[in-house]
Formats: sequence, structure tokens, C-alpha cells
Amino acid sequence: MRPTLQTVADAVGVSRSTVSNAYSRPDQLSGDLRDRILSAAADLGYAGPDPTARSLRKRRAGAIGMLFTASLSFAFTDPYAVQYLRGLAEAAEQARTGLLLLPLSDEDESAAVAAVNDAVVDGFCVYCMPDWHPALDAIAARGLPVVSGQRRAGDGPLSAFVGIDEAAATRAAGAHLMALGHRRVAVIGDYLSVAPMIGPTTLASPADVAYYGSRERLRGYQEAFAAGGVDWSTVTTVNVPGNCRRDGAAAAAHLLDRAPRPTAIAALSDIVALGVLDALRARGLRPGRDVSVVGFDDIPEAEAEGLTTVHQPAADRGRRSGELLLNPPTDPADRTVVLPTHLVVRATTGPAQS
Amino acid sequence: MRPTLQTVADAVGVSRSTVSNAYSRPDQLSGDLRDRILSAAADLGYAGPDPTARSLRKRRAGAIGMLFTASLSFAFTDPYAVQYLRGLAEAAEQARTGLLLLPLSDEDESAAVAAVNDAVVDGFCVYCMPDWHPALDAIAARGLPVVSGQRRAGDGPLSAFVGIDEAAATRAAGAHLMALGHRRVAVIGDYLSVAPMIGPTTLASPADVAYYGSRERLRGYQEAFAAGGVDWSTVTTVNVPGNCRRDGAAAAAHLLDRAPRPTAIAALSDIVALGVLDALRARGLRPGRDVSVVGFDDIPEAEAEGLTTVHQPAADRGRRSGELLLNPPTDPADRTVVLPTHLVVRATTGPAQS
DNA sequence: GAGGCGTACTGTATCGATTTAGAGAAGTTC
DNA sequence: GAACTTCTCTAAATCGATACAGTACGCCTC
Repeated sequence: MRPTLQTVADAVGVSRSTVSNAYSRPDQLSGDLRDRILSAAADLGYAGPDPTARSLRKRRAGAIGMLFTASLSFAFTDPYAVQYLRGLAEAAEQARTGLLLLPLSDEDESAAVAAVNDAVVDGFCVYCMPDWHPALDAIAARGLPVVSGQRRAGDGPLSAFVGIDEAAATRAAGAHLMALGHRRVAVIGDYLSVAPMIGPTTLASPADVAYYGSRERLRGYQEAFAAGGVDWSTVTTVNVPGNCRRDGAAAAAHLLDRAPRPTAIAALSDIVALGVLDALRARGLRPGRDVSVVGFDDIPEAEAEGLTTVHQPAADRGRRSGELLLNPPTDPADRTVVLPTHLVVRATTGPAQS
Repeated sequence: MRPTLQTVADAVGVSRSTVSNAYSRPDQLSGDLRDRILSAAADLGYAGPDPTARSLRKRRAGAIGMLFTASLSFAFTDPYAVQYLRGLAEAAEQARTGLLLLPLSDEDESAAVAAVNDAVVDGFCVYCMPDWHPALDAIAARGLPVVSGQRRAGDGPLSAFVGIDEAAATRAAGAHLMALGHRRVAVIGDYLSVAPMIGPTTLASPADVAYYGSRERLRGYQEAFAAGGVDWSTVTTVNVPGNCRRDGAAAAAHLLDRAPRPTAIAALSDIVALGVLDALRARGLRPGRDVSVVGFDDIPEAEAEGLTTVHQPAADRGRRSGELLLNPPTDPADRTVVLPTHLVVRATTGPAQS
């Protein structure tokens, strides 16, 4: 049987409380007795107060839970997500708090709900979840502080927002394309359709997209295009199932292998945009000359490959999220943090070639 | 006051146990009563059993703890570490288990010990810690399963090893350099010295290094060099404080800006090796011609830049670690997993120029 | 030597659940 | 109709700690 506080207390002949104090409040007892207690504990193989029992009593877990959209392991393949995690980890570390990455199987939503309900945490951080996901309701029900990068109807007093003005960001990118004279434009993004397929979607309006980020970004493009006289009905939107380079290339194929091909392709993430560049090169097309490409995120690879993109502060987003979660502001106004973004024009955009 | 099982039980007029059963063992009560309980719970804003109390009673946390060497946030800047984490996350996800990243401040060891003692987890995974770190003792004292990539004296029956034959890996790399005729060789690595400085170390023997990985890799080089007739006393070893490209370049400066410079530089990680390449280029020296460079890890960037390096399966290491931790093998022989490595010869190594 | 005060420790209640043994009622079998 | 199941549900014990009120006792003061 594993030794407990009581075991040690019995061995030394003191009360359980005193043994507890020996560990947690050394000033509450004489140094002599404390030494006797600790050495008895060592003899018995007692490793110190059980963290679970302590958490229960203290009503504090010492960790924050992180909920990702796709599978957890996916988070480590996406450079943007890694940066975000890095910022979050910094904030957690600063506060001497752990970071619990919740398992979130893609197939089974109830598993995600169970993960939320079983998480021993003091708060949640939500990265990129579809609005309808039941795990979000489970989080709300837990009654713990939540920070997310997506606004959502019914956000309670414990929830905060740390993010960017997604629509404004793509509005700037779209205006850039319009100014260059592009009129046959297309958009590639993840989670545009519910089904995990690669190909054009039938999307009457950006409002139909279930993911906050993709929806807002799409809306920004819609508005910018409209301002340039391009009706949304003429814009092809292509879905990619995963945020990866290969899928981006495959999606681009749907646009490039049919006439007339678009003169500009906007991708909702850099990874996908880089895939588009791959597809262009595979066809002997020159990015920025034959077809313009815009990304989103500004990951390091984007700079290396000269990708025009929207810069957003990934690590800051994570860090601010963590900070807000760990010391929730009293003033409701401080519960919304909108970080700046800016368009970075590089080599992959240029004047439209008719 | 937050509602508990008792609150709900009182409202419905049943016992606490029955409410518990309504959530955890639906077959133990009539469907009718269960519905009444759940709806009462919903009315009261009760979100279901408290995870901490449940963990205490069940003696299961539903998470595994991850302990990294440097600061937690560092883990997200190192491509190798990210791959490792990805593998670990996959295994955790498969088992529907969370992954708790422990805060581990570099300055304050006692904070790391506290983090270990406060971690509500079912086991620990150790990535790269110095042998002397007190957190390792704290982990051992917890009496939970541990998987690490470093062998350590006093590993108990609950500990397992998943790693590579570090020394054999660098022995192969060293033999490669010897075969190319290099005799003036140097090694750059992190954690070679205790002090976090950039510069040559006074290292009588690889055995003096506190980190398992660096120590073993260094030993492999020592053996390979000895086989080529190069005495260890003629080998300059240079320490880098962080595993980053800039520090690698700065460390290389110590070797390149003095005569005679080495004809080959072995780095204990790819990141550092890439920094060495930067330093070479900054001086107009050609990697593989003027100076040969070898890395370790085989991260994606290594391939892109033509770096000769030792390939090790990063994600596999993480995945196998997770698997071993989540279902500990009964047979002690299965508690040691040594994954294969191989030398990848690319463009940064070539015949020695006298 | 009565009163006041600080130190060092004890004992009990509490945190919020799960588990086990078993009570009581209803139905089944011989 | 006695014996046996089966189905529901309950009471009490348990998990391992912390918080807090309370007590014993020595010391100081006047």
C-alpha cells in the first residue's frame, strides 16, 4: 500500500496536519520536528503530497488546457500552430503553469467532449474549432475561464478573445490584388466545406463556413473583390482537407488545369499557398507573372520563397492568450485583444496578365 | 456556490451515488430516473463530475507529463523537438490521453521539482535532461512509469528507454571524416560545459559532459577519431549555450578565425551545423571543399541545404516513448527500444584539403 | 500570580467524487 | 408459499490532502 500523509503521521506520532505543514508551510512547525517528519517520510518511501488530492482541496490544477481543431499531432506539423504554441508555452512557463494538450480525435466528437470533461485544468485555450463542435459547449459548461481566437455567440463573462481582425487582413490582401488589376480570382482554404475533400466548393456565401477564421478571411476577400467590381459568384472557392503543402498543390490543380484559369489565387494559409507555388512551377508557370499568389500567416518559409502574404503575430497570439487566461482582467473591455496584421508584398504578386 | 453531485441528488431526491451512476454507469439505474437526473443537473448548471475529484478516486489522471531540458517554449523552436513531440502526441491521442507539458524554468531548479510534484499525470516522459537535475529524482520518487531517451544509473523497474545508439551514430560520422583524410577536426555541441557560454571548452574527456546525448555523441567521435589516429587532446570542443543557428555560427567563429583552422567540424545537432555553414559562407569558405561539416538529427532543413548528417527517427522516438509509457510491457527486455540511425552523406563533406 | 500573548501542534470538517455491500421491492420458479 | 433472482437504489467507506478553529503550554508583564 502506498504511504500517505497519515502513514507518515502515524510513524512519527504527530497529526496528519503537521505532516502536511512540514511540506507546505515549514514555518508552522519547529525545524527539528520537520526534519524528523521528512526523514520518516523518506524511510517510508513517501514522495510528498499527492498532486491530485492537493488539487482537489486547493481548487487549483496548475495547468491550462489547450484545444486544437484537428488531431493534436497535427498541431506539430503546422508552423503557424507551433509558433502559437510557443507563445502560449512562454506565458504558461512564466506563470509556472503546465500546458495540457487535449487529445481530440477527428472522428469521434464524444471523445473530445470526454477529454474536456476529464481535463484537470484551471482554464481553456481554444485554437481553431468549428463553431458547432460540442467540445466548445462542454468547455462553456465547465465554468472555467476560456480564451479563444474565435468569437462565438453566447460567450460568457469568463471568456476572452485574443486574435486579429481576420476580415480586415484579407480585405487588404484582396485590395492589393484588385489594384494589380486581377479580376479572375480564386480562393483556396481549409475547412471551407464540411466534407474533407479537395476541390471546388459550392459556397453561396462566406457565412456558410463553419470555422471562424476561414469564414472571416473569406468575408474579407468577398468585400475587397466586391469593391473591385468582382461579384462573389464568379469567384471559385476550393477546399483543402488538411493544411498541408501537398493538398494546396492538388487544390491548385483544379484551378490551373481548366481554362480560363484565374490570374490570381488567394490561399487562406501560407502552407497552402506554398503548395500552390509548387503546382505553378510544376506547370512551368511563373508566380507573380503568370499567376499571382497570396498567402496568410507569414511563416518563415513564406519569406524564404518570396510569398506575398498577410503577416500575423503567431507567437504573440499564443502568449497574450496565455496571459489573459492566467490572470483574467476584471474590466470586460480588456477581455478583447485584437493584434495588428499587415500585408507583406513580396514576389508572388504582380500585375494581372490578361 | 458551484453545484456538486450532492446538489443534484438533493434536487432530485435521490442519493449521491445514483447521480454518479447516472453519469458513469447508465446501466445501473432506470432510464426514466436518469433522464430526470440529467435534466435537473442541466437546470442547476451542473456540468458533470469534477475531473479532479474523479482523478483522485480513480487513481488515474488521463494525462502524461513531458519534461524538457531547456525552457518549455524552447521545445517549439527546435525542429527536432517538434518532431519528437508530434510522435508523442500521436501516441497520446491514440490512447485518448492528454499531454501535459511541464514548465521548467532554466534558472530555478526547485520550480522544476515543484512542477513535477504538482503534475497530475499517470507517467512521465523525459526528453533531454542533465543527469544531475533534481527533477529526475523527483520523478523517480513519484513512483510512476517513466520513459526517457537517456540511460541513467538507478533506473527502476518502472522506467523504460527509447532512444538510439548515440555513440554508434557519431562513430559512423567520425569514421566518414577519417576516411576522407581529415585530421584537424573540431566538435561543436550544446551543453558540453556547465556554463552557458560560447567558446572552446576544457574537456578532458567526453565523460565529463552532464547530458547523456551530448556525452555519448562526443564519445562516438572520440572513438572514431582515435581509430583514425587522432588523439582526443588535439580535438577542439566548442560549447554553444542554445541549440540555435546563430550560436552555431558564433561558435564556428572560434574555430575559423584562428590558424590553423580545422578541416572538418562536427556539430552535435543540425541546427548548430547550419549555423556553422552560415559562418563558412560569411567568410567565403566553401562547405565540403574548404571545410567539411557534419550535423546530427537530419531535420528537413538539413536536406534542403545539403548537409551531411546522421539521420535519427525523431517522430518515431516520440511515438514509441508514448506507447511504452501508456502500456508498460511486462517483460523487462521490452523496456529498452533502440531505434536505428544512419549516416546521410550529402554535399558538406569532402576530402580533406591540407 | 492573574492576565495576556505567541508558538506549536491537534482534531475535525471539507473538497467532490467512486465503490462496495446490501436493503427492499417486484417478479420468477418449483 | 418458500426460495431465489433481478432490478433499483442507498448508506457508508474511501481516495489523500488542506483549512481552520481550537487547545496546551511556556513566557512575559505588572
